[in-house]
Amino acid sequence: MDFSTRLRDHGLRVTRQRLAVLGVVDSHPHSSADAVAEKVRHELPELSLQSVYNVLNDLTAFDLLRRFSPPHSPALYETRVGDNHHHAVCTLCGRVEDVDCAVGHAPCLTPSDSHGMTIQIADVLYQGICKDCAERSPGPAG
Amino acid sequence: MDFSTRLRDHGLRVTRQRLAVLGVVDSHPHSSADAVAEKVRHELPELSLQSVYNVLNDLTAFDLLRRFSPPHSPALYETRVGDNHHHAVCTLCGRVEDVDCAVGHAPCLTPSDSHGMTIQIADVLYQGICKDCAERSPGPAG
DNA sequence: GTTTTTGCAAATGATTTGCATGGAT
DNA sequence: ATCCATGCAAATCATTTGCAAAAAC
Repeated sequence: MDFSTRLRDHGLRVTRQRLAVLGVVDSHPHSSADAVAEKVRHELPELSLQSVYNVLNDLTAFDLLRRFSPPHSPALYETRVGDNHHHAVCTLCGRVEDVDCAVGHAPCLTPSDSHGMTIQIADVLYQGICKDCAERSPGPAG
Repeated sequence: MDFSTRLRDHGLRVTRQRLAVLGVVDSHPHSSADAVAEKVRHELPELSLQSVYNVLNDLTAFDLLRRFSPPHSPALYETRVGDNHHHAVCTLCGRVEDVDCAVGHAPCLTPSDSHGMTIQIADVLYQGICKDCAERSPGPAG
């Protein structure tokens, strides 16, 4: 389904700005607001950073985008929504990869004890060292 | 093990400020830097917010504290480190509870595909509605 | 034509940095 | 005595808010 249709289906108006932001986030998943603003500028030089924030907020609120916040970095956005995928962040270079959870389908959505809370979302953030960084800076074994 | 010993064991000096911050975070888990500064003021009126940040950063860097960042709120701190427990945040009132993962022991530490990354930490953040908020604002069924 | 969205500037909130003073070992 | 930690102010970074002008329906 194309972005225009998805916007309309959610009751949002179709604007050049929203389409441009969606396009950028789609082709550059895990982009920050800053990065989106930078890339979108090639297409729409007039679009300010603040407007990018507004658009990202609207699109996130209506589930056309997903937002997540790795520690010590600004919020990142992606168009892959609706599935329950997680993220792995390299603690050295900040690189982000999508990962699916190991055990069957979304096991983490069922905590053993949630103190009476009705759980709706489980955001899982893996942290580790990516292959490139591991090669560059050798670990304890050499 | 008491806080002084743990500080020394990690090569950190034992100061009144660090002990006070550790004490506050221990008795008020899931506190923000602001909240810590406020509470620590009863004991050490001189300790500024910036110093609280410094202390929290040092203690977090040396694993005497654990930090996590729920969406749309400042970072929160707790003294419960070393186990792999997770958090459930109420999206309405912001209340935070500790939860253990459902499936055996720390299943989420083994993602199915990590793109070559060596995973060290899995931070899991559940989001939902807590009991009190559910009673206050009735859901779709009435 | 009406309502939503944009664009910009200014405000806010969270956190970090730099450096002189003070305190721990 | 030495080196680390604190205290404070100023700086920085991420993000939100308010309102007039422009665009979508």
